[in-house]
Amino acid sequence: MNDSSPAVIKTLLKQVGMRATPARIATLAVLSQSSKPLSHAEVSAELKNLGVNKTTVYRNLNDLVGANLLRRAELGDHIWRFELANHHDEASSPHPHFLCIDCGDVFCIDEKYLQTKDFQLENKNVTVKEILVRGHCNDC
Amino acid sequence: MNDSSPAVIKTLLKQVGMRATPARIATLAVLSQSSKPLSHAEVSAELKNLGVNKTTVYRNLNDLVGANLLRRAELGDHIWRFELANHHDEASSPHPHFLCIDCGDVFCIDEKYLQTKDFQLENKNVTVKEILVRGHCNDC
DNA sequence: TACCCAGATGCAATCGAGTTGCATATAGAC
DNA sequence: GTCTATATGCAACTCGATTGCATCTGGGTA
Repeated sequence: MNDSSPAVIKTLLKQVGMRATPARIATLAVLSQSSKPLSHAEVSAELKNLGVNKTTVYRNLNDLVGANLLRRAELGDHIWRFELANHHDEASSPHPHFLCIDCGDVFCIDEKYLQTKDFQLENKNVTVKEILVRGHCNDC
Repeated sequence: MNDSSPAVIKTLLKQVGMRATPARIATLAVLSQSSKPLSHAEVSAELKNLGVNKTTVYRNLNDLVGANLLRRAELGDHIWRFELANHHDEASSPHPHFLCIDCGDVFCIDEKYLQTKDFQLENKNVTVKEILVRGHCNDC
């Protein structure tokens, strides 16, 4: 989903059987315009001027994960972060993230840098769900 | 550290410049006898009959991580888990770990499978400290 | 177009992992 | 044995996340 127009988002929501409410449309719009996974607090801040309650944001984020429109990532700092489920190719090949230990900034790492194919070949039944790289970013 | 005798643990603590208190000795003993990472609550429960306060357990676990005697792992449920960190040489190049979401089992991934060199070249000032792969292991 | 109700929202209370401040206790150096 | 930096216990606190409940509304139906 690169098209973040309300109409497209509305259609998406209906496809998964969820009501197309302003809060949900705005939530998906914010996430579709972000280059990195956002925490609940970050999404909530974006939606504050719309008067959306933080509880609603929590519930919508979790519901959207349940509907497979979003993916929830735990990046090692005990804060859930959310991103569009098809942000990277569906097929769900594991999805590397970089997390800055200092500023908490997060960005996605191109898969070409970190592939687990060979690793999985040698450890046959291992299923990789997430790859996380932690360290210090350019600004820290 | 497979020898969990108080004497050995005492020596270890002194080596890293920490006082060998009953709470710390018991903490390390409990973790050395566990086959998988334990949460603070689990360690705390084990030490309850010794009258050790939960705050002390938190502080000791974190201090022991700081002294590189323990490693802290996030298994995806927002609970820190701790395990002995004996089989790794710290400070060296970041070593990838695999973490089973289900059983909490942890094992090392040969660096040849996951290298961050190219990634770091393109993102010049990025310093990688830790690589974590999460998923389901062979047994789960 | 008006009506209706299951589902969505707002608000406040609550939970629980983890942290902090401070007074007291103690490991271990002397 | 004495002394002091360090460790501990207790209570209050932080903050991400959840829950209960009254109210509102999207969108299907008549």
